[in-house]
Amino acid sequence: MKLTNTSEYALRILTFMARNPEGLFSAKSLVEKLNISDKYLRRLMTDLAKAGFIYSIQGRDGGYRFAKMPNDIFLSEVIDAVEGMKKYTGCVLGFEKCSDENPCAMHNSWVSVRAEFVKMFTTKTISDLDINDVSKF
Amino acid sequence: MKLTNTSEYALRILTFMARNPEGLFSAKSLVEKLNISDKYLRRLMTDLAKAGFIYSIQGRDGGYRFAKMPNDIFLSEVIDAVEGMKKYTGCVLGFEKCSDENPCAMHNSWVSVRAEFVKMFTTKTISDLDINDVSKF
DNA sequence: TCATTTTACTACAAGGAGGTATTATTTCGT
DNA sequence: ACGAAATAATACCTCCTTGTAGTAAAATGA
Repeated sequence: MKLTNTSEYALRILTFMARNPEGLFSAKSLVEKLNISDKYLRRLMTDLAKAGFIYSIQGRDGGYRFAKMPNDIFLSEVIDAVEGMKKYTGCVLGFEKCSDENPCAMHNSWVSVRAEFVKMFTTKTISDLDINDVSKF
Repeated sequence: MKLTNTSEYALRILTFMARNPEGLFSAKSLVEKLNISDKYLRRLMTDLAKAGFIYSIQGRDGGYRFAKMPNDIFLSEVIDAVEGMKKYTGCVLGFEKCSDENPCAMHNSWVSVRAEFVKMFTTKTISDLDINDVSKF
């Protein structure tokens, strides 16, 4: 019941950048502000760029900039890009044949909990996250 | 949003044994009925025995038997024994300093989802799981 | 007692997540 | 053109989960 570190990092980075949605952020400046290791952050930035949330500007004075405005980036999209939301949708007891038609004993309560969980990420965008939260670590 | 395979296995084993709460089950017979690898199941049985849910009888005609009746074994206890429930209780965005007093932007919705999730495991016992579910894989 | 059946223990290996090191590539300022 | 500053790519490395292999130890039935 926890996102991976990778997803947490991705959301943290984008939320931080959303403080200045038009700004240009170097990997170095992000590493200094956020609590993420240098090389791992750089790898993540490449993933986020490939997913179309940001684009990179190489060379001197380069960095990263939003390719899509933060109020148009749903949290579920970010999670999908770096780890996938699918893993959060199976039977809680791991039964392959569990379904609405053939439910396990926890299916009904699980379906409603899961729906609320998924809704948290499919209805909120980066802009909905508090830009001050990134200092909470 | 998924238990580990290990927890799923542990719940599956105990639920299967609950079909006959007084019965003696050899590791071999459990491996044949459940979809768990032989050596891994045997290791898990040792963990479940150490946790006090079952006890083992070594030697010829040995096996495992409940040490505690299945209606007295809460699912959260089983998860605690093999992987720990703690990992399911932190801030969903990974902020260390997130709390009721200093909540992140997702804190409130997260707290209610998490409470329902935890309740699923702290209020149900092995007896509440459908003994027929173990064939759902 | 002894062979057989069964659990217990230790070590090892594959795979993914997280993290690090090194080298390439791009671009701007001079 | 060249050097500095920045991202990109590649290849490792470590840890945890999951699973496997081999050996040791225990206990019963004959």
